Amino acid sequence: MSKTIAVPEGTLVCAEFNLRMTLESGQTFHWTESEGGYTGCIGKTAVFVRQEGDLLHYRGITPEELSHYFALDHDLEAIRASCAGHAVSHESALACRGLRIMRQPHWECIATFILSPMKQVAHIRQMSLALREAYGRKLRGTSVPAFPDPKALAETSERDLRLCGLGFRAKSLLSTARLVASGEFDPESLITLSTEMARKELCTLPGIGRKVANCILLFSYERLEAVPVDVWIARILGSFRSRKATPEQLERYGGKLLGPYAGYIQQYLFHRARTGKLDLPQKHGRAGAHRHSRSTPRSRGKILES
DNA sequence: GACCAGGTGCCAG
DNA sequence: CTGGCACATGGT
Repeated sequence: MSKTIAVPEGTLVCAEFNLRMTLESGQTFHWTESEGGYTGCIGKTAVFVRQEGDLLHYRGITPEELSHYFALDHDLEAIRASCAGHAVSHESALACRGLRIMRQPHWECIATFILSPMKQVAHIRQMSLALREAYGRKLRGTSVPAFPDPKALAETSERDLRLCGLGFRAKSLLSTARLVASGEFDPESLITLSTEMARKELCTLPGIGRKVANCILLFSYERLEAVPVDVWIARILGSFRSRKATPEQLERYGGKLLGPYAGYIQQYLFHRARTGKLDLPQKHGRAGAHRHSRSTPRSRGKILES
């Protein structure tokens, strides 16, 4: 339990920050609720955070590190303004006020998004926690172990990893862990590259295609223009157009439509869609209601036209 | 049971 | 270049 973080609690004033929405928006996967807040790790530090209005109470970390991790310095007002010309996006941005794109540790982000293909957020979370329990260092002071180092995973086998429920992702994660552990791939080396070059490098890793690479760039390398096109974003962006488009076309289209912070805006749209607040064509019926009323065509596509 | 999930890689035409 | 398919697992 986090109560074992035997350090005096610090307090930080924050503006435009929603801890819950940020931690549950599908960018990080290990924070668990406790004592009215959340316990988790930031790198190899056990942390407890609790929000009370504009106050952030925390244990186990410095306020500077906490601000950096949660990107409290991002100018959300400017980011919202950047999509003011697009109604659906702007509305989503307002509804997601306080949701921030965090600065996550590189390896942890690379590894968890290798787990993401064809999995719901809740499942990624399960796999991520299973890996931590099985191979992560137990930090004093929290119930959540640190994410295992590349080396720790490199020493496992594909069969070991499948026991954590990874399925076909086990092979990709193992191979990538070995490439990183051996130094053949250095996540730090991407920092100085252009987004395009960094993406190209990421895509050389097994299990990482364009979508996963964009998630990593957005959530860990602060490339706020990167647009991961998953099934949700494809539906949303697709509904803005009339013709079919490839994921890469949709990505380009999204970049133009959503502006210099396209990745940020994408996250707002994703969050709204995933929580059932966007009227999308034919997802699996989540908007509650009609169990078997086949006679409500509801507007097909076009959740916006301009 | 069918269907779906923050896709990727590979192979045929 | 495009379309189709296998790949594992867990929840509705």
